[in-house]
Amino acid sequence: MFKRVDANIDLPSVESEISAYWDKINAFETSVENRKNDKTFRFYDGPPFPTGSPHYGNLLAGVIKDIVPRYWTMRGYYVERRFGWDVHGLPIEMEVQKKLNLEDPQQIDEYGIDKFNEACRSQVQTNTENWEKITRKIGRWVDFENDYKTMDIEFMESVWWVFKELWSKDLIYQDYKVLPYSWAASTPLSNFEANMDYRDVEDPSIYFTLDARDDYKKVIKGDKFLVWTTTPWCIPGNLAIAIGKEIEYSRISIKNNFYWIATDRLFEMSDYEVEVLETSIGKDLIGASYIPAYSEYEHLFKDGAFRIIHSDDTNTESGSGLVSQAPAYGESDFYALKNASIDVIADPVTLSGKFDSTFKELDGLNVKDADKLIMDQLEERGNLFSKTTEMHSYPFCWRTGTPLIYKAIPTWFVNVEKIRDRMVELNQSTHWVPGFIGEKRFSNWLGNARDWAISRNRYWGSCIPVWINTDDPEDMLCIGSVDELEKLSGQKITDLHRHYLDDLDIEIDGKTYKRTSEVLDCWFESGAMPYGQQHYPFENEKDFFDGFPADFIAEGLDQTRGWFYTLTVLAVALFDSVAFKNCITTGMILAEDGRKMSKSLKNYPDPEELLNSYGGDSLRAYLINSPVVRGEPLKFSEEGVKLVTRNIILPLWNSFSFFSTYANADDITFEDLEKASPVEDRPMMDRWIISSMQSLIKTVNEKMENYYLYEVIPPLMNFVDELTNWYVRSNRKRFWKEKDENDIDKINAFKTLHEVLLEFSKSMAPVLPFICEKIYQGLIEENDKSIHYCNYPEADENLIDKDLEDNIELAKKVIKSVRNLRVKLKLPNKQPLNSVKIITKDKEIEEKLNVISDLIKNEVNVKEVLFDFDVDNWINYEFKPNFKVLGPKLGKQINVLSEYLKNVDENISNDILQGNGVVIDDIKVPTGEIDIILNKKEDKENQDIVDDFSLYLDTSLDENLIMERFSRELVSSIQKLRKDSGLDVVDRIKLTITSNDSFVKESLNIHDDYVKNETLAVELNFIEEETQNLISDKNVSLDIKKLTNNS
RNA sequence: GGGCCUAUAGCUCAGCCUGGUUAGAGCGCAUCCCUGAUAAGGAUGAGGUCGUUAGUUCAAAUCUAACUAGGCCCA
Repeated sequence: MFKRVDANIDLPSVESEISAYWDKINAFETSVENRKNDKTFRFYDGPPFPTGSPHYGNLLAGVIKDIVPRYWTMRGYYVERRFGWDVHGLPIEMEVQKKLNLEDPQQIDEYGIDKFNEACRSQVQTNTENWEKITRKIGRWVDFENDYKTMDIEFMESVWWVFKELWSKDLIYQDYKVLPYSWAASTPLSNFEANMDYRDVEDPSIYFTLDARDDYKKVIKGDKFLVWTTTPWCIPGNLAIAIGKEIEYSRISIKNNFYWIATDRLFEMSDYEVEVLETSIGKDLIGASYIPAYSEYEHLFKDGAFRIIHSDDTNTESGSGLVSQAPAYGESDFYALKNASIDVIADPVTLSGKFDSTFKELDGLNVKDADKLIMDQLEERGNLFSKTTEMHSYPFCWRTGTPLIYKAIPTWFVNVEKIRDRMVELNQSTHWVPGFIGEKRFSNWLGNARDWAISRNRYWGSCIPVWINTDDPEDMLCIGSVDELEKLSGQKITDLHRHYLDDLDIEIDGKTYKRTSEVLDCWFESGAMPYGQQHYPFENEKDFFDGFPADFIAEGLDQTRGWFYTLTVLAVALFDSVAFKNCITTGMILAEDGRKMSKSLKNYPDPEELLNSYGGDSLRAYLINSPVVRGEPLKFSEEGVKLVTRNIILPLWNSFSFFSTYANADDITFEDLEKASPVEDRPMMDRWIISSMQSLIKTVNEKMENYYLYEVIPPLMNFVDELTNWYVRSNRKRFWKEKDENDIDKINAFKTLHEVLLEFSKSMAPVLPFICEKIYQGLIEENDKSIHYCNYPEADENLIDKDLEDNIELAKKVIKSVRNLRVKLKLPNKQPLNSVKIITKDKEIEEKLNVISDLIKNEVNVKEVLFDFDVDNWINYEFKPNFKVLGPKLGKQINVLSEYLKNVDENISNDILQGNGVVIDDIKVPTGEIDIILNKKEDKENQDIVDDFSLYLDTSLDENLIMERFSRELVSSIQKLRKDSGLDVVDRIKLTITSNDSFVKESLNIHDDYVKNETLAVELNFIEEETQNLISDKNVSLDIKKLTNNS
């Protein structure tokens, strides 16, 4: 016995009901455990930072990370789904700093690293709750209890193991590197972070001069090198001037001073009276020496400083063609000096971004604040040539919002360049969706990989496990496990965070080793996640190798440089392997206005509220059917969510509620359904919808197996349309037939719909887990089951009948065409017509149409489908070469043929039609290579052309047809009345019709059974009296009365 | 400055890989039809220099190149 469900559905409340049901039967755990002994399908959860609440990007990733594992679980794999949290790093630290009102690292030190780190730890816990709530609402099944956090000691120990592996493979080194540096956070940043906040700002742009120290080739002592910079604060650190060795320079005089400038930049001097005295190619200037603007580093002259050097980065697109080089503050400067074999560095700036005491006048001044003072000082010394300002884009610290500087910092590196060719090579074995991300974007990125700076001068993170001899910095110990540390330190280790290790020294043979103070970049941990989550190699070795590399991961496009990259670097370095075999990359989700979603602009709907009004399935369907799954950006629109609800979810629900309503009204039982005929004996429409269903399953499996999620929804949507608008609609009557002798047809209909709904909800279940579960529960007898325990449907080729599917397509075309004619002729579908005539000579078409003529008759309300073989009375032919076939054969000749075919006489026309083809210029063209286009011979308004045949609608009406139409109008009015009176669809009525119109009376005489049947009228009384009420222009009035079950 | 992606109807996007002569869909708009499963459904119509230019070709939305604009990432 089937329960009747409400046709109106409140999706969010049904979803929370389903959620509760899943909890009750422990559905998620059971669905996983059921497959415990099957093959493993490994999925890695890319850990998010638990800051704030999840945004749509997180939700999207969550949805994909749910659909794919659900699918493979149903396909019979064991798919563990552990949630991951990336809890270390700057985002959490910043949140805590704000909370505790700590502005900079100095204040954190004063506050106490132990208290600070513990505050970070508890902050993590408060943030995670919100995530769990929303994750539940989008229907994502993921294990929060057996999750992993990067701060767990097991995870951190695996990270150490990873580090030590790299160490022993000689892939870790320490060096100065000029890095984006945030003085507010006192830490170097990755380039990735440095790019997170570029802003357009106005900075000084100055030309200053440095005087030649001695005569050198064409340079005369006292000549002024005209140097350009936009960062005056770097001038105290200046150690060289870079020129381009192929660039031509000019020695010019202005007011008795002699300047050197690139010839191409001379126009900059147009305000002055300039005389060019000499020119020199750049390479002849290299080696000239000059006197620095500040004398504090004068002692470095003997080490090679204050010379003209070459740099590849010098150009003449801006500035003067001479560039100030401060190796401590510019990456290109750093390398230019290295290449010139000048091994000196001068860095008068502290880690807080302030000048140290090297320069008395600048002591304690923040670098950006020093710009003006430095320019004044240059002016006093006669070194300033000119100053203006310039707008340019400049990086800011993405957390503190202060400008970044570049600064040479002692840093730990992974030597990625050593393995990058291998990374590119191995990456080719990963299946990327969409393909271009992996083949182009990621591959290029890997190919240009630079060494990876992995240290951070911060607090909340995994420590770099290197202890350094206090007397000999070259003597270092790398620790790879807790055990090792316990043995060497003699201490019990319970935690690996800084506040536990900072004071933990190691003594060996009287030597003292202290840990280097930096922590690891949290991206390093994200890349170590495959090992960390399993505590490999300390535990779970088998489990680890069963699922490495992962079968599947999915994240946003932004992770190309993030997680995808870090996973790849570590997997290639450690195991000479990729880390994942299949990767879905999603595009970015933008606000509806096309801008980034921004909390302050409030330009997008709150995810939780949206889920509360539309439900998780709707959001899932919307996201998965959007360009983001193809790696393109999506402009998120609430309207879109609404649409997808209306177009997919509600129609699906409606077809189920249709089933449940009538199955319930008719007391259909499971035993009844068993009595249905085998599929091959069922009516055509039943076989058709089953065939379509099987074809759909075939397609969906192909797409899902290859992770082409975006090709899954369109065929599913199309099927919902076939089911509701074609199958259910054209078969409705079979369902509400009264229980009687010919029950097998009705049972077949119910059985077919039951089967299709069941299989279809299974194939939809990974995508729309809630509604499909709800439908499934309404279709089965057993208790405590879940659709997500089922095996995913696999196509039964025996049930696929392509010919039948083609026939129905043909029927649809005919039906569409007739409806079209009816609209044009203003003959509503309620008006029955005698016939539609098919005009063709083609026997095949005739046969096909005979098969589907009942469907056509019903749908377009005609009595007969007739044929007319006298095509020439109706049709003119037009001929065109089939360009696709003939083009390559004929080349230019095709135009001759095309012209020729435009005006062929009757004989040739007949030749073509009879299959003899044509001959032109000795070229024989068979009929099969000519496109034949049909046109109406005369402009008959009730004739239409459908592909390669024509049809004609007989629009003549007689009394019978008119009366039949009237009876339909009457039924329609009665149905409306029933609905308005609040009657249930299955209520029986007593019907009273009042009219003194003889037409009405006669119509009813003929069609009374039809009227009674359609309106469930058990009794029909006709009262012959006058009435003013009009139905279809006739005076007639209606009255209905609900009958109780017993009457 | 470099890499990748995108540009087609008022809006959101298919089609492009594999060139073929009438470029599709949904939403919106207008008109109409249908409706006792439907928060629906259907039909018709208006709406396109397929970003620009050049090239390849018998034939270009589709291939090539340059350019323009936007996005993402990198410098």
